Amino acid sequence: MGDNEAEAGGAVPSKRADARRNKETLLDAAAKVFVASGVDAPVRDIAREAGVGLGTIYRHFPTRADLVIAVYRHQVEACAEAGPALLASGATPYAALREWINLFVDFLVTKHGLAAVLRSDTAGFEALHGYFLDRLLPVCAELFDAAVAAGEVRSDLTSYEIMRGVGNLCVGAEGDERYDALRLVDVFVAGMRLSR
Amino acid sequence: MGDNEAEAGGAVPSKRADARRNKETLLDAAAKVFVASGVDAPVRDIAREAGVGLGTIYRHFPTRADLVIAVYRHQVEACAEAGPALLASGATPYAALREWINLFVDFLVTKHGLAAVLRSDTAGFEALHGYFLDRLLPVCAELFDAAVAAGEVRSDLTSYEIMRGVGNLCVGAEGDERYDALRLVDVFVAGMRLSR
DNA sequence: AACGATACGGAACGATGTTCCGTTTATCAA
DNA sequence: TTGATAAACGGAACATCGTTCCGTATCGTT
Repeated sequence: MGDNEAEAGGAVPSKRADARRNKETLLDAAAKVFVASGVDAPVRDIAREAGVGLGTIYRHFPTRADLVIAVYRHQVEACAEAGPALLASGATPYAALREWINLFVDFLVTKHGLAAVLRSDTAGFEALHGYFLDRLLPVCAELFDAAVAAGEVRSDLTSYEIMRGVGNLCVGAEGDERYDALRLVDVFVAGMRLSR
Repeated sequence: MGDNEAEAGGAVPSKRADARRNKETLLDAAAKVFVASGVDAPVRDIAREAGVGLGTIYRHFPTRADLVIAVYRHQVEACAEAGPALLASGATPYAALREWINLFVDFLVTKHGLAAVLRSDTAGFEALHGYFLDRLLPVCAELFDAAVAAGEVRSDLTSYEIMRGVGNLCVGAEGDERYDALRLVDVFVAGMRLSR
């Protein structure tokens, strides 16, 4: 699924060497700036950090959101792949769901400002929103459905709501020591549990 | 607590009549624009709607946040005052807390984009954030503490976290029919409940 | 070495919140 | 009624964003 590696010798003209190099430089610079200033950092800061012009950024990543996606793609992928594994190894589907959600929360909270992007209304971030949902929603759904089938959680929820709700609970967590997102999510997940 | 009415004949020089009139006009226009385009509506839209210049807005409300505060002050006040009443009339402190939170959620969800402002990181909205917290946090705390004292809810939370958590759950609720903030908050509130 | 396609840099655009200042107007004393 | 003066006004101008555009530089190939 990689963009275009050295192999895959199709008819598609391989990108120029400097272009490929700049894309890497850009990803590194963006990752660095994101941890320093959050995902809301100005595009210009990233360009300066990478020692590259604005045009170069926008040729490689049509929109800021695409850059954010590219930077975190690996981690999103890892989170997605952890889902089935947890379901297989967990004591119960509910336990697996809880663990997976903790993984998700860890990911969001450690990326300054990333959680805010799960909101749909954030202008220009539809792409990012869409990517996260496309990739992670099915995983969440699998875990949730299993928990519902096992009769462990209330069924009047959707996995979409769970994703968005958990994401929202993580918004603004970093940099506010009075706000412990992990604990709040824990309360939420406890609330899903069916009393028996 | 009103700014300066006709009475209260102190030594403070009363504002000019046109200024007072414009302030009212501005509040009406802002309220109108907020329901039409959300609290994120451009300042220029409000100025146009009110038929005044930009300078006039900024003289009356030093920052966009101050304008938002002024527009919703009455409803925040009402929400704050409902707290003690609910505690007195509710079956149990937990029931009162639950009802009050529902009131809070209704308020947030019906104001397009207001919830997003509860986040502290939103640049320039510290004033709004502060006002909401100053006014509503003590109310929430009273209800929550009572519920804790009654042994109805888990005590490893702070009222600050509850306010922020509930507020966050409301972010982006309007305009997304797949996302039911009231139900998610209900799950959260259920999660606070102590099993017995 | 020369040439064409590709990629680059950064000026320029449109939107936004906010500031500034020359102009207008309300108020009040004479 | 009429000036004088402080208050308030309007909107141009500024800074900061994301994004677009195009003349120029560079790469890869012949």
